[in-house]
Amino acid sequence: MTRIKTKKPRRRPATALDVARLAGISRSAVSRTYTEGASVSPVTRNKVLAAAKTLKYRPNLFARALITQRSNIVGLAVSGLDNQFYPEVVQRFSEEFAKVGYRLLLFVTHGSAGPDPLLDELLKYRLDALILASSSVSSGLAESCRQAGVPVIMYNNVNPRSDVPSIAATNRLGSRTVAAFLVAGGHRRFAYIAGFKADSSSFERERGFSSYLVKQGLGLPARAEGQFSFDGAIHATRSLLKSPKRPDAIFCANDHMALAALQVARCEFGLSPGKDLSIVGFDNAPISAWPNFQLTTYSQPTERMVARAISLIRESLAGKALRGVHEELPGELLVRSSARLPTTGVVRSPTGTLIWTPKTRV
Amino acid sequence: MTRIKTKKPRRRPATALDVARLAGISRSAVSRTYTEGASVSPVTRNKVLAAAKTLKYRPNLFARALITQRSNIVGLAVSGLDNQFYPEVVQRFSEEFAKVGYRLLLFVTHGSAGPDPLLDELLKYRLDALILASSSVSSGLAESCRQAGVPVIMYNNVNPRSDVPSIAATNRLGSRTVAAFLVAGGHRRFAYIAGFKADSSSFERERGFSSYLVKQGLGLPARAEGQFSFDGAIHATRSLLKSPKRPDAIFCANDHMALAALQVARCEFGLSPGKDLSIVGFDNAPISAWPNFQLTTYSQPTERMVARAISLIRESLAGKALRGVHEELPGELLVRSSARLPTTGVVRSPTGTLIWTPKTRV
DNA sequence: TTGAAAGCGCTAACAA
DNA sequence: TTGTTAGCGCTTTCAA
Repeated sequence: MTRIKTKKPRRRPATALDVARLAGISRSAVSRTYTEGASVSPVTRNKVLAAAKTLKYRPNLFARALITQRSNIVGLAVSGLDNQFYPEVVQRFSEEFAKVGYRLLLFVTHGSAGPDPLLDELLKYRLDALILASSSVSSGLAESCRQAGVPVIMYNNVNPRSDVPSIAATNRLGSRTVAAFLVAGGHRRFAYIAGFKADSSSFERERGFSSYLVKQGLGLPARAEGQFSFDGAIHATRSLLKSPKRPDAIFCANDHMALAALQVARCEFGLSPGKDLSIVGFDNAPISAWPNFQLTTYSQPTERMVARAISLIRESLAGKALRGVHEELPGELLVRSSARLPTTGVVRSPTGTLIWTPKTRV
Repeated sequence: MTRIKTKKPRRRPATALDVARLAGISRSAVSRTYTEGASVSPVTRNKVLAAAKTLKYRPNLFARALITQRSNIVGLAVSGLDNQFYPEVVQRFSEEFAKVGYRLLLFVTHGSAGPDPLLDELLKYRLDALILASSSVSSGLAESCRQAGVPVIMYNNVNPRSDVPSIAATNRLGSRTVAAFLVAGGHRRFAYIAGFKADSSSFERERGFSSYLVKQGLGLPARAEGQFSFDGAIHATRSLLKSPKRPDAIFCANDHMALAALQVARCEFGLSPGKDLSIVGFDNAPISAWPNFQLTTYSQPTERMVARAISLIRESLAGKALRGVHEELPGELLVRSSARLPTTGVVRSPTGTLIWTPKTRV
């Protein structure tokens, strides 16, 4: 009895050649049918389509990528999806890129330092572009990619001394606005919960906040570090609220930490945010609008930022140089109930939300 | 004056041939250096590595995929990242797959029905496997992929009549447990907030919950549909709480909706969850453990489910047939403070969390 | 262990 | 408009 090898064949998908044979035309005709703007007669075209349908043919994008030097795949590196702000960013990028024919290859970085194993991985895939929305990624990685010819863009993260282009919110302006808002609200003892020292967003936000307070003669705010993590922010808030000179206003480097602060204040210290204590965040993560939080926060214009990032990438793909582009898009100070309101300056925006604008330039 | 075409050259990355030339050996030798288990002498190997380093060479994975018929890319389709349960799932898949050399290509489906444009997209990339963690995806898509030879697995979603394998939590058992828990806690007027009628998870959870209540002679629970959305759940909860026979216990098809219910009860009706009203969810999304929510919920064993899904996919890739595999992994009823406790049955699990187990089989 | 040669599935230049 | 041909960058026989 003969032994028959039964390794599952996983029959291969139909190729362009298969389709060509069945349709009785050349392989090129098949290719042209699937190439935007190529010249095929309707007759041939229909033959191809019919054959393709019976064979369930779909062009192999990897083979195409090999020759066109375009993979239609964009890499997105994020540092972790537990920060309530990022899922929305990922989703937006995914949806907007899908509209223009790109797919997202996801890289979740582990936040650790050291020689980046991500780099090797990233460059093995011939990504059309790379978005670094990860605070923990070394800007060395970004630079390497750029040098390797992959358009890179830093999102919500800036290294102004680098040639790697970036898109961010108006971190400084936003934080000054927050400071002005809190001052106008009559607060006097300020605190800032930072992310990482090295993170540009955290740093810029702190700078805007502190410098405004100093300029107003209110001195530097108290300070604690929450490492951008929920637990970190919990500890930071505790230490702040336990200090003899308890702050009456806490500004957090992002919503994720502000949400933690809110809960510590409420559940551990029995404080009522917006009355006993004001807490303000930065990002406007979707969850911050939930009834239970009603977090006052400076918003990142995610929709526009994502759109802009995609525009830049497409320009870069079209051959335009992007060196040194550092764009900042303005958000708004969304007034909800986690912080005490100033008597003036609160207006209803066209979309119906309450926002605060300073009467004088901050 | 001659016009010089200035289209940016984007110089191509080094190829294996470049490396071979520099190292003074053949292209095959280069390939072997990067192929697990190929035979290369240490001498050649080092030559290759040195040349590769100076040229910054990295194997082109698309070219490799073309010949090996393995892309090392797995597709992950999710219906939306706003459901607090999914970001963790995505992150886990990303991390666990990364450990075994796979990357995730993300597809965010738009929840709509109709002929799926996703299908065409999906099969153009020669994905090594596809995970459907989207409740809104037609099982027709799954079937098509399977027939196209792509290992597909449905995650948190089951079609028992289909050959497409699935991984899910013990939806029925879990829901019966929830029912038993609420009955033991002395509740009498039950309600269920469903997701979609067509969704298997929602359906199974409803079935488990209802059938237990009926069996105990307590009749069918009140019912509302929240479409798995936050706003939908808000409306559902309102209508339930406004009804003349206000329920004293609401079980929601997932945490996402339970979180909405919690807030409606608290902020709109001034009720204190866990005292005036019990609310229980299903999933154990990370956020459910937050101080502000403390949602009692039946957990999905995400870590094990993801690990199992990956195992199955790897088996399938190794040639094993997976037709008709429908695995269910048990979770636990995590007792927090959003629901009134029975007098018995609450125990501390080895990990320190409180869980409830029925004294008799449910 | 090594190199030559073939070919994965596709597109693009060229000629017809 | 169409087919022929070359080749994208790689792996994998096969012989040496």
